[in-house]
Amino acid sequence: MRTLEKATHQQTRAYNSQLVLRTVYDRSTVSRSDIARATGLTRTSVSDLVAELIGSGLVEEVGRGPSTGGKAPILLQVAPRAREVIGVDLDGEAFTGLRVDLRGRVLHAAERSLAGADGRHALGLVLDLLDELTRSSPAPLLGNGIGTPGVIEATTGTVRWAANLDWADLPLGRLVAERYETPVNVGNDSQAAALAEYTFGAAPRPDNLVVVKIGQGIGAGIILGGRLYQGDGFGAGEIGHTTVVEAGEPCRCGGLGCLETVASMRAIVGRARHLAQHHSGSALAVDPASIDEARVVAAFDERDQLATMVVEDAARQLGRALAALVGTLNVRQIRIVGSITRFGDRWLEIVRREVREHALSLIAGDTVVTFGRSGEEIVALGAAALLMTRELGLSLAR
Amino acid sequence: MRTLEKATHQQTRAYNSQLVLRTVYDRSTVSRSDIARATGLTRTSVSDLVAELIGSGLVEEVGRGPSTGGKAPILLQVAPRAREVIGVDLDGEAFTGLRVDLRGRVLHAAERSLAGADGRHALGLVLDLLDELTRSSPAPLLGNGIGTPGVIEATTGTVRWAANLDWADLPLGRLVAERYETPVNVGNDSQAAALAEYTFGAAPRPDNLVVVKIGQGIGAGIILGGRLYQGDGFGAGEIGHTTVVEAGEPCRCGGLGCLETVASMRAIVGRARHLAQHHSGSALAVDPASIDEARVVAAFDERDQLATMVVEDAARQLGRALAALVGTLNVRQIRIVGSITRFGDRWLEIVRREVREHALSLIAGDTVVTFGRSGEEIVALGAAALLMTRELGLSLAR
DNA sequence: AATGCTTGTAAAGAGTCTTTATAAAGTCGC
DNA sequence: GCGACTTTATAAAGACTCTTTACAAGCATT
Repeated sequence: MRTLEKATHQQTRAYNSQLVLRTVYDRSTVSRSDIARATGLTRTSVSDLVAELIGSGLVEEVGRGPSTGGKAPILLQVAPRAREVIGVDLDGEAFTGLRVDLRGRVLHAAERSLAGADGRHALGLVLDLLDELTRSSPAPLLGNGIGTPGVIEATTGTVRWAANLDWADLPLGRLVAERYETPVNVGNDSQAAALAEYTFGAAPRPDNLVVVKIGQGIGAGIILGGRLYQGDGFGAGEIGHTTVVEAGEPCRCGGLGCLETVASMRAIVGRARHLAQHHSGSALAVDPASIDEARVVAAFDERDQLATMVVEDAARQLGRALAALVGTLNVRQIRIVGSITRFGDRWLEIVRREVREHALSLIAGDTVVTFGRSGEEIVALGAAALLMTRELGLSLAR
Repeated sequence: MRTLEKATHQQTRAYNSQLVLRTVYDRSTVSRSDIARATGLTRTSVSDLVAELIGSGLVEEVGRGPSTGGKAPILLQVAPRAREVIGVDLDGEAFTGLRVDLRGRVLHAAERSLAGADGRHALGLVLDLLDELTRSSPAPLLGNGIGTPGVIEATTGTVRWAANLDWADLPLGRLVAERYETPVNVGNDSQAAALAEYTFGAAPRPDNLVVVKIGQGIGAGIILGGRLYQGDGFGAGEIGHTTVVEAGEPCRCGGLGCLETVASMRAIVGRARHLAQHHSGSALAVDPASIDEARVVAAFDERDQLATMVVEDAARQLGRALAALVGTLNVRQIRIVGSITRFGDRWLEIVRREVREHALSLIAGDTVVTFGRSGEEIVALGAAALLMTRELGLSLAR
């Protein structure tokens, strides 16, 4: 049940302040007059709001711009080092953490290898990682953002379920908040990736965006109307655990035949290992234990028949799942991130074709499926973006 | 690209005015003081806003309530006959239209049989139907709401594609607006049904709600955060045309093996007709031409083996599609409307089971799949609700 | 009847946006 | 180079709308 709140002057002010900040952020450098034109606010109001933002250190003046027939404008920008944010990615194999500025530029990076640590030990590693990143920061720290696979209760920062870490109902957000006494935001890794793509990706930003992250697992982050949509139980985008094969292979979620078991990087490598034994002609006909991501990617690039079959089959399954998603949400922009992108355009073309062929053509015809910004750090960046969004209202609508 | 707008005092006022109106609407009768408590606004502000609403005729005083130890409150209600709205449903076989009050109570109903009319003739029928409904109205008419299958461009009221009517890019909204000089809203039928369910359904309203309408076709209306979500091309919820069977039967959308071709009422009847010829033992082993909806429903209720097989198979396919939807959106409330509900709880139980088994249990466990409010008029009601929402802001959040 | 509580309104105050006016700093034409 | 015009930025006054404070009306309890 949603509770509706009254509108107040303070909200109006806060909203317009965010609007101005976001305008400065989006356009890199602008004058007060530019902001007034872009937002529809009067120059007077903009001046007032900008003064406040300068006072808080978030915005700064950076010289004069060229005149267009009158007084030369004073250019403004978001002070890049005004605030710093820590973002960490609790991926299955290693925890990576970044300290970034408000533009998402990495100021410090750190990593902790998980190496089979159990749940309790893993928590220690997270805190250790945060310690290092916090210590290294001389600037005002806005807070800590954490992205992790699994279902997260975003309001309290509780990890309801994380397959790779063996965590269940862990109040991670509370623990971190108490330790560092700064705002904390815990979110799902795919959702974080979506926000990174949205926040640090190229302008103009679309209304709606779905980012599908495919590596060991499969998950999506859904941005609707400029906001991260999390669903009633914060589990929106968990497309990896929809059954796509009847009585298929067991999945780490406990189900059978989930999309993850056929279309994830883990599934592809597993399937290649399994089938290679019976395909003497393939480049993958080697010791199964030696078959890994890189090897399958290489074989696929060399157009090895077995690799092609396995990878293309995975692409087809994914494409069908995305077709369902496109039909449901009619989202024009879909971006794929994660290690699966290593299979490149040949893989992507198959996904695109399947989406086209399996969704209503009127809808699928408008849909653009592309690779998103690459980079291992996308989840950590997104976790930072999530926090920035919450604390500053950067990049997202009210 | 979303354009962000500034916040103004007028918006604050308009929002609070809607908030008050909605509060009165939701609680049937309330005092100004009640509203102040419910909204957080001061009694002074509420008095002011209520005076305005009374001035516009939307709200009226209806005597005094019981005292709780002080002055007895003056009770307010939304003046039921303050405005009337016309809603029509351009269903494949007959057009039905309603004139309703702000509570969704039907004041006048009318119908036009399509009976094989072509696209141009069909448009004439719509206008004729609207003529009758408009003429019959003595009260101020808020506008016309139209719900139709297909993909609708809601901003302009243009029907981009409607399979049953053979319409493509028809500017229906403009035509109707010019003729009656009142606001018009054209929307997809499933989306309208969702809004009817949300607006006229029992309070408290959930944050998110998906209404799946299954009759001749299959479509969903998606309400997220209290608002109808329509997607980038207004086609959100078109789940009926996602491929679920490879190289399946042709669909009226031009595709093959769409969900509609296996799980809709049309598909069930068609399949029963087809299979009945080879099942001499079945209650459906009659002249195929005589097999219709009622007959299949009756056979299913009698636990006829053939009917059971066909209907259960359809339920399973639907359940899997809904599992994908649940996994994607993590929506807790799913309501099913349309003629398919005639198959009752036996059908529903299978759908529920498939949803549970084919989506991540952590998410599916919270999901409640039920039948929505029954009634043929749900689309017409929803079309009216869509208009009310647009014009008065009733029932929906900003 | 006195007291106290709740409801509703009126008057004054406060926050924030807009309008109008003005100063500063530039371009352009002559 | 100078005046006219533009554009930018700020200041002062005005307008809108919410809140605070005060008060009258109406009802219950004692």
